[in-house]
Amino acid sequence: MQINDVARVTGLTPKAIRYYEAQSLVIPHQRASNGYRIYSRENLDHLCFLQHARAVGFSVKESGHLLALYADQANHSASVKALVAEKLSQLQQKRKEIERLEATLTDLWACCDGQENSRCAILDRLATAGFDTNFPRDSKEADNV
Amino acid sequence: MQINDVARVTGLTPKAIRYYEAQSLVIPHQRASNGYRIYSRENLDHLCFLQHARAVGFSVKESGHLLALYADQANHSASVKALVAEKLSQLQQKRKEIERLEATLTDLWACCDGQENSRCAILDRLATAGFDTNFPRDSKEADNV
DNA sequence: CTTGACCTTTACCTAAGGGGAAGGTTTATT
DNA sequence: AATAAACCTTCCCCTTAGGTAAAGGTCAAG
Repeated sequence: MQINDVARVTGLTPKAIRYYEAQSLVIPHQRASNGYRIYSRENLDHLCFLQHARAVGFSVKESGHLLALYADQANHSASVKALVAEKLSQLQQKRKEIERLEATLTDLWACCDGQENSRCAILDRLATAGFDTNFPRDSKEADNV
Repeated sequence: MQINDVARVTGLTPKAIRYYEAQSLVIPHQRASNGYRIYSRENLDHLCFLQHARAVGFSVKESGHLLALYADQANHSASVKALVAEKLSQLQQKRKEIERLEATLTDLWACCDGQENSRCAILDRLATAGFDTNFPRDSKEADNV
């Protein structure tokens, strides 16, 4: 199987497949005499694994780590479950941050009437939000202002 | 005011301030004879604006766009409000995607008992999820596998 | 024999700076 | 005076996860 076929089957792009190879995650089983990459069924299996791990939110490096645990014959239930739990906690944190931004932006959105007849309140609030204008007016380097 | 003072007041890093300058967003009012950047009160105001725009989720480019509207004397309420609405919609989309990942990962997390005594179900599900194993077993290039 | 569809490597691009090198100023201390 | 601390400058490489060419080799079909 050469790279385009693997791409079609796995849903990855050839570039992504080469990238995972550059990261030493999936090395093609062999090279044809013309230099073309040739993939084994195991290669394909591993690339699918990576695709799925990426699809549920793991980074490439993390996916590679999971792949190593998968390829290893030993049992790694605890480590894997811990990785999933950590990723879940990261996602929760990300979601909370997004919710915070949503709340702030909704607030900002509401404070401007959207009519072109007055100074936009959003801009003014972005300019002043929580900033006390303690510019050094009388300091010794005032002439450098 | 030189760059470190501005950094302290705005909460930005000197590196970020130089970066915004490289993006032509805030050019220091003048340079001292030794080449040091000297910032005016307007510079400071604009850097604060950028900091706040960044803090509510806008990219640097978007923040620069908003800053241009802010610095312009004309009224831009409608455009600004539209930009905020678009950013809100992007955030909603991002949040929905995160919620989807959270659901999937919660599912995965639950399917493994976390004991080291059995093959991890998470790994197995990552390996097979939705993938029909149609590897070309009898195709003409089967010897290349 | 040439066209089109493959494949290869190389290198530059993205966002938003972080980290550090190499070097020039000024200030404070010895 | 000499030197060290604390500034400042520019320049370059690093990060994610590949995308997008460029330049060139290979292969099957018309």
